[in-house]
Amino acid sequence: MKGKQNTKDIILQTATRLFQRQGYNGTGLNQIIEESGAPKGSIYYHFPNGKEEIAIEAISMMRKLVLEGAEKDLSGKSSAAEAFEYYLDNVAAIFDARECIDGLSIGLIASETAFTHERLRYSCEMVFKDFQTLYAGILMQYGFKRESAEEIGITIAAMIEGACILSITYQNGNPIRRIAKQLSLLLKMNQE
Amino acid sequence: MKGKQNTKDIILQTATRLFQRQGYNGTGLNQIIEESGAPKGSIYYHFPNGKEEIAIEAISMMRKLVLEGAEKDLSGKSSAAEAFEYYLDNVAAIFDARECIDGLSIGLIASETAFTHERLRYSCEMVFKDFQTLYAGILMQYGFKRESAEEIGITIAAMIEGACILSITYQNGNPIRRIAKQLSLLLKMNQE
DNA sequence: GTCTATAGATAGATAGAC
DNA sequence: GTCTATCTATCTATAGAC
Repeated sequence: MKGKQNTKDIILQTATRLFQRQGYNGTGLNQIIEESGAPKGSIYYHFPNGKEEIAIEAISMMRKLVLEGAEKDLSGKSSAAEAFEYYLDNVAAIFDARECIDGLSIGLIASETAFTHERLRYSCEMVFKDFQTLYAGILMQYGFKRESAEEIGITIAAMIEGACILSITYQNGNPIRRIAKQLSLLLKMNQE
Repeated sequence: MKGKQNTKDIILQTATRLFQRQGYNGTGLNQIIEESGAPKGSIYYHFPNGKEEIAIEAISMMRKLVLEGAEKDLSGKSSAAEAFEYYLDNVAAIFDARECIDGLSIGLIASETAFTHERLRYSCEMVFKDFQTLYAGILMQYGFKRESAEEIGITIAAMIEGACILSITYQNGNPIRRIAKQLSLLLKMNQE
């Protein structure tokens, strides 16, 4: 509604970035406050339920960033294969830059919390399902049948998530580019 | 060499399990000691460099477990597609059981430490490359050309890693089974 | 809405006895 | 090889002034 960057938004943006890079357990509230420059006394005012509440909203923000980026890149191409090639090329470039990987993957926070923080696990599960739904919907736009699109949607989600981990570890976007090529083949083959 | 379970091995096995479930930052030395039942004063005797040293050896153990399991399941089938279908079916069953996911994935510890613990990141990078090499080698056993095998090897590593994250989050092995089907198609298509 | 101060717990790590 | 005791740092969270 209002364009102004209020304290809550600043905290949330910083937390989102740190959670993505260091994970939930690796990020302290102190660090979030320090790096955001937000008033130290304000964190429990804006997030009465503490760290877990911040994480839930951060996951929601990651979801938004991924969905927006993907939707934009995946639309208006001449085929599903071309759409995902274009999208993943952009994702790979982000890993090459190595600065900011905001909104790229929730895999870290998902696997960290799956056994230990049920509410966070559930949030991540819902986001992954949104990713699958997005990919399936895109495939249907390019002519895939619903059943086939849903089947491949989860595969695309897994491939991208896994390739993000490899790219983070290798410190470059090459793994993304490699799976992009194979995904393209897969899509051309499945295209009816 | 000796079959006896010494204290160091007990600590290492417990640490490996905990790191896989909770990550590096989510696992404390106290918890490792408590759950292993190892003598509390012995941890810095066996691992003078502390937590990071334990993690490096734990990563090495995860590597061993994955490679052994994969190598066994992937050998002696009649095609690459059949081999990976068999292997991934076994992996999926482990996630259904939800008890022990030892030696299933190093993605969590890799992405947790990529930006913050260079030595651990490097260890994980080497392990991922071993995975790729294993998969490529298996594909060559089933008649793939070297170049093609290496190209697909990294894709398989990414798919499995990503599907493991989805399966951990969803608390069942279905994502693994889904990618197994698509991987099978991909292999049949690439097979010369 | 923001501040300081601090509680209360736990972290990783070290020293020195045995 | 193992033990206890302890140090220091950090963490999440709360209380209460402004």
